[in-house]
Amino acid sequence: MPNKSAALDDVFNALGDPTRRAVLARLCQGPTSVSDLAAPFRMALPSFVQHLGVLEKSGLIYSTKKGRVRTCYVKAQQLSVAESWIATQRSLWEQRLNQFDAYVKTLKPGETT
Amino acid sequence: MPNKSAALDDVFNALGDPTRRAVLARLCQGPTSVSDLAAPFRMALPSFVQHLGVLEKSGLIYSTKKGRVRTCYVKAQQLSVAESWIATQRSLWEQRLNQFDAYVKTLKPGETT
DNA sequence: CTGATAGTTAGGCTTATGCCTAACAAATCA
DNA sequence: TGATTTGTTAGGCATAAGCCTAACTATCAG
Repeated sequence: MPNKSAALDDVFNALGDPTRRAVLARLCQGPTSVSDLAAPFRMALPSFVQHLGVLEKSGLIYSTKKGRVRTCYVKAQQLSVAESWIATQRSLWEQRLNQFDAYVKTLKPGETT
Repeated sequence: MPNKSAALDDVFNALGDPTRRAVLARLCQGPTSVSDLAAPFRMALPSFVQHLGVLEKSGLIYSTKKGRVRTCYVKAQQLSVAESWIATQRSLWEQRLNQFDAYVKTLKPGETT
């Protein structure tokens, strides 16, 4: 059932864009203002802010506004959500591999194929 | 630079859909034919096969056709690609947290606002 | 108060995504 | 051979995604 999770949808979709991954990577180095974040990209500011919106909606970042400056921060827990989904699948797969290995070992040599 | 990776785009986008995650989870249990994979979903077969196309393009799965049956398999290496990108970011972030902690400890008690 | 700076809102355009039906092809079974 | 099963191809439609410009608001510096 955990595959029908809107949270995972949002997180993975957010990660599926190079601009957004770059922003996230940047934010892992420390909090940054919107325009500083935007500077490296040649993209109109409203477009860029849309990416921030996607990241924020996914829970991967959050932001606060003080005066006219909005500062963005990573929220690493949300990264773990994605990471652990993947890890779970990988472990399922490895488990199955091991079962298969075990099964193969029950066969006489040369019996595979 | 690793944030401008088309491979990561494809993998994360593939993971950003519940149908595709479910398929992947299923395949982690073992290889399955297209129609067996499709059975749990009430979706026209061509639509479903499009999802398989996305997964295959991303490298998360591969498939072979024997007779009229196409069998699909996971490719767990590709899962690790995504997993390790995330792990890298997380570790960057934790590193920075530690640096910050260290910095805080250089301050006299009570000096942190 | 004026002008610059930091974001936001509104609206539009183009392409991609996710779904569908209908028709086809190829393998297998009776 | 004729019917069935297992996919595939073609084409269409609606919504979402990603980008843009123009115009606006709010804060801060002088």
